[in-house]
Amino acid sequence: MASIKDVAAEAGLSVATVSRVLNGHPSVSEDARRRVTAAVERLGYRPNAVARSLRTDRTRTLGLVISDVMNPYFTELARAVEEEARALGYSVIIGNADERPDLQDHHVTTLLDRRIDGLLVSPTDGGSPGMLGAARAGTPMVFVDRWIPGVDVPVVRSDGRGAVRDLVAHLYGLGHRRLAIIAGPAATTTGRERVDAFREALGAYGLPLPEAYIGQGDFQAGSGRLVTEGFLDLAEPPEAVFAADNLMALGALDAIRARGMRVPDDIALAAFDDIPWFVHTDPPVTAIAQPTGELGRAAVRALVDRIGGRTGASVTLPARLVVRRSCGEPAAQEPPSPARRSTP
Amino acid sequence: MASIKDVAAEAGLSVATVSRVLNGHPSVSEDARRRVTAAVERLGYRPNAVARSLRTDRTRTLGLVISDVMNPYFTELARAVEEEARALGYSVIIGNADERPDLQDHHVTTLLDRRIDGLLVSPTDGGSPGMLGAARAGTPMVFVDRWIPGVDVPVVRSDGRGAVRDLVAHLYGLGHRRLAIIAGPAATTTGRERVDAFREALGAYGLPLPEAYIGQGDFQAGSGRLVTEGFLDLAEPPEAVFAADNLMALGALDAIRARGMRVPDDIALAAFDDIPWFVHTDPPVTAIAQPTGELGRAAVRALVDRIGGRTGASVTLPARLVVRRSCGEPAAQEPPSPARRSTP
DNA sequence: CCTCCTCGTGGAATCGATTACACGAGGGAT
DNA sequence: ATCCCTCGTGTAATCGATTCCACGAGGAGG
Repeated sequence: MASIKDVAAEAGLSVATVSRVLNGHPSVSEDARRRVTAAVERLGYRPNAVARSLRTDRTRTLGLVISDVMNPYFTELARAVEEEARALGYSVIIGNADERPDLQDHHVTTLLDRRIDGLLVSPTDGGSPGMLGAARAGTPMVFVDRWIPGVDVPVVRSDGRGAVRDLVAHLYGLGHRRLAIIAGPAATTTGRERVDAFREALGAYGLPLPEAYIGQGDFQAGSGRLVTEGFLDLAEPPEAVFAADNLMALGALDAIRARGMRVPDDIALAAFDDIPWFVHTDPPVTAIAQPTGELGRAAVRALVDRIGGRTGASVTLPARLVVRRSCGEPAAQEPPSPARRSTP
Repeated sequence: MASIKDVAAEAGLSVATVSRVLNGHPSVSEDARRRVTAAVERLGYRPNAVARSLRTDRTRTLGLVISDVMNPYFTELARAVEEEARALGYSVIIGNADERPDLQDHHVTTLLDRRIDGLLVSPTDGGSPGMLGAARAGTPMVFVDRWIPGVDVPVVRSDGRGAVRDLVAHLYGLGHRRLAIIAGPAATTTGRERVDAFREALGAYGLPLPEAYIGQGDFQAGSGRLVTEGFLDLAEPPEAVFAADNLMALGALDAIRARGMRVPDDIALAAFDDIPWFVHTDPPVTAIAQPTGELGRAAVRALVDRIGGRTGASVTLPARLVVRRSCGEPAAQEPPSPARRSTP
């Protein structure tokens, strides 16, 4: 592959001049510029990004470590991140942690070894050594979706509190009183927060959240299935189940179907994170939608700010409830309402 | 960040010796090895992958350019690729082409600039200039899922012909005679092959595939919706629709639901590519499942073979039909069968 | 005792770029 | 005519590793 030396020889100029042309440096004659461009063209020359990075100490690359690529929420996030990064002249390398702290650490170290300019992380746990090290070492870093308390890094996330309140109101309005949640890992902020928000919203209606109605999941479909089976085995099973992410909702659907039960007649279901498939499941699933794309873009902007030496502020965007049929029929058509039954 | 020089100084040895220890070179004294290891530990030193790559001309990185990350099929492929690559000591950088040739070319050139050791591509089109250039320039390369005829590059893919025959047999057995297909872009091999296989299978039953029953899609949900609307507007709409990928099937479902029609009663639906959500859609969708993970792993192995100078053979794995309810009830319970109706 | 290997080590070249510094040519001001 | 700038260019140092080559010490063999 042709190097800058070959171009210099071909153009009859020094490598310094070639480099200047390549980088749009002002003090280059029009003649030299033309000769270099022609030589580049003839040789099909492309600058070696590796060599350039070594010299400039900048790779124009961002690292993104996400918890689980197979989760459509994170895929969408990754896509938005890559788009915004590309618009700002950066590439992104994605590392998939698969909800495993050891894999997360592997990716963080690999990315750091590659000397990426900045790191976007959605931490799987409370803070693996590699990640905390990176944060302390001053690597430009931004947390997205999840974060680690006590670490001084901007956080770009979405606040589901309001939407969870709306969800509980919706469930309450539909007559459900025994509400359960499939929680995410306690080591993650989103794992804890969603439970807290749910409990708080329940409290506003004077409803309890007994321990038996808090199932411990791991954000994967399998755990959603297991936890739901546990709920169904209870002497007094819940009337509604709220899954803290879309994959666990899929697992819950599996478990409910395996029992020959039906949603929402036998049990209501709602999920955190809205995805295109929820429109077409049987029944369509009521979900809390995050502004995923905007989250990804904001995170990249914050990170690039950090890289550029600016502060890079935290961002919190609201999530919103999207009502479908998995919790019961909307009030307008709700047949067993006493008020309506008496009117005709 | 500490460099090899710092380690050498700390250990009281030359950089050459440090490098030898780091790379497990045999002729190093036990004493030197210990001192270097200790110095590395003390300084928290990690070798700079950029510098190493410049010198050795190997990045231990693979590029993967896929057509669309948001498509669960490709996400699963990407995950398998990363896993196998990691097992073999490689990282992978994913480029998402979003079914756009220009984006595909952007990623190919960016990856080449980064001097990746090998390239895995699922081409979006008939061959963009950058990609063909890479192939000609001798970059180790393997096509996965889709390929470009006439280019001398190993192909790892799945053969759907048998499964498509099974599907047509299934549809025929259920009484469907007017069968339509939502095709992928003609520029892709999978776009063409699936139509060909479908037509061939239809022929075996003496069924035609009229032009009006071949809808031109682009592997995205939107096109599935549009094409299906067109089918539904026909004077004689098809009785069954076969979508050439899962996203177009999603779009088809959208369109059918928007008309207030039901699957499979009003129209049957089947898809190429099986995904977890198809179990829970309304109704569960009959699909052709590819051995996606195995495809990804085989592709990586072939590519690494190529990088190591070996041949790296093409691989073709069979797909299989997974019957669910979207084409009609299984024969055992099929109510409107004349044979059964006469018996009671 | 001398020669020849082997072994461990260090010096220095190298990969392909960027960039500080030096230098010569040419133009404007005095 | 002299001086000083500016402009365009080239030389060479540099980034952080790997690796060829040379060298000295020590052991084996003659």
